Amino acid sequence: MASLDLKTSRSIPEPISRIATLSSPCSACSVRQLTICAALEERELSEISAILSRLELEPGDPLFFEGEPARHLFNVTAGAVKIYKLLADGRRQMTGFLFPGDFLGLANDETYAYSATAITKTWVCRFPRGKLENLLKRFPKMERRLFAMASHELAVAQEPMLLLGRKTAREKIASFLLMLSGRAVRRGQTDNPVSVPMTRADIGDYLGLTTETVSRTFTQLRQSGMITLLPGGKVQLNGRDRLEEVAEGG
Amino acid sequence: MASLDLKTSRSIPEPISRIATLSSPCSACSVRQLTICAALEERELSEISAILSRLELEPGDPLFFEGEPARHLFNVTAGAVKIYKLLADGRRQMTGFLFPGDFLGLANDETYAYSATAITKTWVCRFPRGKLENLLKRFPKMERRLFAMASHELAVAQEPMLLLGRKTAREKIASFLLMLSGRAVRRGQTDNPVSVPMTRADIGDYLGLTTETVSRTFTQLRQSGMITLLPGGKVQLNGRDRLEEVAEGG
DNA sequence: ACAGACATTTGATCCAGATCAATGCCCGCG
DNA sequence: CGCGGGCATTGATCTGGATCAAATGTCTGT
Repeated sequence: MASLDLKTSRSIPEPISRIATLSSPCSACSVRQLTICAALEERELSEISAILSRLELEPGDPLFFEGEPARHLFNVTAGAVKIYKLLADGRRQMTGFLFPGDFLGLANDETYAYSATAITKTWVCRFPRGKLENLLKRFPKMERRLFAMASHELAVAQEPMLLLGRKTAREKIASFLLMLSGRAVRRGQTDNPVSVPMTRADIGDYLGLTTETVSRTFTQLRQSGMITLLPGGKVQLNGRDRLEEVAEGG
Repeated sequence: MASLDLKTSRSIPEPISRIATLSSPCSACSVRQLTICAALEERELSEISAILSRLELEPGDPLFFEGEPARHLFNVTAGAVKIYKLLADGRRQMTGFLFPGDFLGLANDETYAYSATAITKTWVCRFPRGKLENLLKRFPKMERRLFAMASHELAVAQEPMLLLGRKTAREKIASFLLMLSGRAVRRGQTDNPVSVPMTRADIGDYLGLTTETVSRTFTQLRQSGMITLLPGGKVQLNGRDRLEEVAEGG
């Protein structure tokens, strides 16, 4: 089974990805306020900096696979990452898309609960699990921060279920675009021509739809004037309120 | 809109639920090992005990509603609780079922992200948020425990998405029964005639199916000999391996 | 024991989205 | 500049589960 091969054979020692040569200091990090490194003192930052590696990933590069020993935590600083689970027969459920400021790799039972792959050219900070845990013990402020982020994640983890279980294709796509837009705002990027870096198939695997249905629904929204498809994977939202109405079943 | 009325008007001061009169000591708690109170010393237990209320809930009693200020955390000690979100038009997405040892109410932005209702007669321990946070600051061990539980929850939060997005009705029901069974084992209850305390409608709202389809699928699994429906909401699994095959698309 | 309110089951029909099948588009590369 | 390989779009058809409808089962309280 192809999926199994993927999982077991393709571990990543240090493959296509390269350790970034220029190690820009954390103090200059543009997403620091959003993530685990927020609100740290100079001294703490330098200790963090000492244990992390900065990786540069090409589109399609894996970060890790479901079931592998969870040796690292990651923090996305630029680009986009998809996380997903596979069924035995190859069906794929995308479980999330991650953008700058998001972290991934939390797992308490020693192995990753999902696979992660870069969608675009992506930069991440990689923390060895053990070393990070030691740091956390010494910096309770940071542990508290990580806990707060985890409980926030947990609270919003329900959202995608609402999307999947009870919405029509039209509602799903509208909600999805609004979600991308909302997240772009939160990290200080432009929210309106919203960037949609993933493929139609990826979106389908996230929303529980086929590629064809995703495509048709985009077309339908375009024809009714609610969105405009721009080159380079950008989508312009013509009237957020109308889309919101659609998203809720209007 | 009925759903809005629900949310705004029906707060719970101390409604149908009553504060349990007999305050059995935490040291005798049967689910302590499973939850946030695990691995605490006698002294810490008594401090915890001092800030919590033990509530007894009847089937249908609300614990809280989505959007309310999140003033409490809860720990289920007996019974079963359902948590869910509503769409504006009344469609409901069940986002989880909670059993003894599970906790709920984590929310970092001050309001609950979902509603919670007792399914059966249920006992919970209720912790005032602020007081609990103070305790956590003084007992790092406990905070660490809560963090570990949260990151575990986060890691498994992806599972339901796999259920919803990419499985057929048959696969969903089979997976659901296996999940209930697995969770029963983990808290030391009998796993085979598995207890299914929720209604067909609740199950449907969890799996993204209608009541009718849930019922039909149960019938179908019964007719093919894989399960036996016992009185009192119990389901006997005849051959876990066969069910597992079905759950994965066999 | 009985009435009433729900929950469950079963049947008949319908439709949103899946599936099967082409075609078009775009970009990187020899 | 033309070729090849993904991705996206569009069309035709099929189907799993929704919807509509009704009968049956099962608790609860009196």
